[in-house]
Amino acid sequence: MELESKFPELLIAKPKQDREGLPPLDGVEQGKIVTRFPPEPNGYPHIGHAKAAIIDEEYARMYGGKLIFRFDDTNPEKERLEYYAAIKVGLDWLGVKYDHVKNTSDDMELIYKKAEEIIQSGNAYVCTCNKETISKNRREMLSCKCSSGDLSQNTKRWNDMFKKYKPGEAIVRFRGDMHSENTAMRDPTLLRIIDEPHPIHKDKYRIWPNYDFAVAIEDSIDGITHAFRTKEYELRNELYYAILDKLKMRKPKVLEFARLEFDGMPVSKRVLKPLVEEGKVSGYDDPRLPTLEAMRRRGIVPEAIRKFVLSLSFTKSDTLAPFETLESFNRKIVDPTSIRLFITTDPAKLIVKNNNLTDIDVPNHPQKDMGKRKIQIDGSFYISGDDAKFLKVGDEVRLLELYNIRITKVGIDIEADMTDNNFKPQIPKIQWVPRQNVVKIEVLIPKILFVNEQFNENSLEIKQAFTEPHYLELNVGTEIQFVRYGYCRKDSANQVIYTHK
RNA sequence: GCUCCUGUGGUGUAGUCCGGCUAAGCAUACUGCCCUCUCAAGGCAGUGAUCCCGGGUUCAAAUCCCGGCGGGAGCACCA
Repeated sequence: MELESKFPELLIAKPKQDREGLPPLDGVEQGKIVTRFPPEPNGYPHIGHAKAAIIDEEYARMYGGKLIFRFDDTNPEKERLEYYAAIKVGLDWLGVKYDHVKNTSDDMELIYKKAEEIIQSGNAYVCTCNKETISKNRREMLSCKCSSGDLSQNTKRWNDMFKKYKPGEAIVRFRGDMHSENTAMRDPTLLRIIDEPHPIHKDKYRIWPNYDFAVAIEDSIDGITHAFRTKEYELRNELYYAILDKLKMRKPKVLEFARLEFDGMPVSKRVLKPLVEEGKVSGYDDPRLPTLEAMRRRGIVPEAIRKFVLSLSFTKSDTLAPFETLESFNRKIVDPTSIRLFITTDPAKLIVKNNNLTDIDVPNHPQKDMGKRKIQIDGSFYISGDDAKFLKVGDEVRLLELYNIRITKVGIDIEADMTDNNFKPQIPKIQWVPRQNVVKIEVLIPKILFVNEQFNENSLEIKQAFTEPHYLELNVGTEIQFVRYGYCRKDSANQVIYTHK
C-alpha cells in the first residue's frame, strides 16, 4: 500500500510486447548508430554475405544511423578485382543501401602509422622465427627470443620488412599473453609480408595487416558503433579490444550472430572451387549453389531473402536453415505477378476428334488482371504423362479453360470426344498444350548438392517439356507459374529453372 | 586435447537479462474444410513442445543457482 504510493512505477508491467524484425540493441540513441558490412573480395557473394549485410543495414535503419560498406582487402594473395564488382552487384541486387563505400587497402599509410605506434609503445615486436617454431611456442606457451628484443631492434627490423626480409622471414606480433587460455592472445600476428600484387594497389605495399589488426583500426576510425560478425570470431574479441586499448583508440561494440548456411548447400570456397573446376557444377551461378547470383537465376527474389534473414532473428545458436521457409516467402511474393502458362512433361498425345474450336483466350492470372493470351487449337494436344497414365476409357476430364472431354481410347495416342463446355467442379482438370507450334524447353530442377557430405550426382535434374508459344514472348528473367507444376524462372530461350512448387 | 559459444514442437524463432499475467506466441511444414476452371495464392480450423537431463532456491522457474549430457566453433604470417 505504502509502496504503491511511493513507487508507482514499480507496478507498471514491463514491456513484453511482440516485436517485428531484429531485437533492439541496448543503449542506442536515434541517429547515433554506425554499422559496417566488411566482406573480403575473395569470392562471389552468397547467402552468408546476405545475412550479414541485411543485419548491418536493418540496425542502421532501425536507429536512423549509417551503414558503411567496406572491402577488407588486406590479403593480395586471395583478392581479385572481379570479386569487388561481384559483391557490389550482389548487394545492389539485394537492395541493401549503404551510406559510404571504402577499401581498407586505401588506409595503408594510416595502418603503418598505427603499426609503428604499437611497436614504439612496446606492445608489439618483430619476430623472425619460422612458422613451426612460432606455432610450437604458442602451443607450449613459450615466448621466443624476439619478444625480448629492445626497441631499436624492433625498429630496425620493422624498417627491414619493407625491403630486406623475404615473405615469411619476419612478422609483427602483438605482445599479448603467451599464458592466456585464449589462444588468440598468444602473441598473434598483426602484419606480415606479401609480395603478390594487390588488385588495386599493385606493388605499392608489401607489408599487409592481418584481419585482427586491420578490422580493429578500421572499425574505430570509421566511427563504427556496432560491429556485427559471425560467431567464429568470438575468441578474437579480447584481441580486438586489446589492440584498440594499446592504441588508445575508440572501441566499437562487437556482437556476434550465428552463421547462415543451408543444409547440403555449402558456402565455403574450399568445397565449391573443386566442383566448379571439375565441371560438376556449371559455375558460381549454378542454380544448386547458395550464391546470390545462383539464387537470382533460380527465381528467388531479394525481398524474400530479407524476410527470411529477419525471420532467423539475431541469435548465436547454431541453425539448420529451413530452405522451405525461404521458398514459402518467395512464393507469396512472386505469386501475384507470375504469369500462368501450361506445361506438359513426359508428354502424351491426345486427339479430340470432334473439336470445333480454332482458338481460345486464356487468362494470364486467375486473380490479377494480367491480360489474356490466345491459344490456337486444332484438336491435337499434348498432356502430361502423369495425368495420362490415370486416364481410362469412359473417364470425363476437363481441359483447363477449354472444354470437357470423354476418353474413348487410351494407349500411345489417347483419343477423346468433346462433351460440353459446362464447368463441372467434380471432374479432374488437367493442363494441355496444342501440338501445333509447341515450344520445347528444358526444365532445370536443382536439388540438394550434398547428401551426408557427399556430392549428390543427381543434384540437377533436367526435364524435357512442352509449353505454349506464348512462352517465346516472355523476357528472360520472367517468373512463370506453370499451372499444376510449379514456379519457374525463364533462364534462356529454351530453358527454365525450377524455383519451387 | 584445451578454450569459447549454444540447447524451446519436424524445422526456424518469440518469451529467458528484470521468476507469476502464456504449461508457451509467431512462421514454416503437415492434415482437413472453404474459396478457386491449378496440386498456387487467399481464408478458417486442427495435429504437434511436461521449454536437453538431474538436482536446488522459491508460495511460484522455460526464465535464477549447481551438476551432467548433446551440438557448433576457434586453436594460421585467411578473413
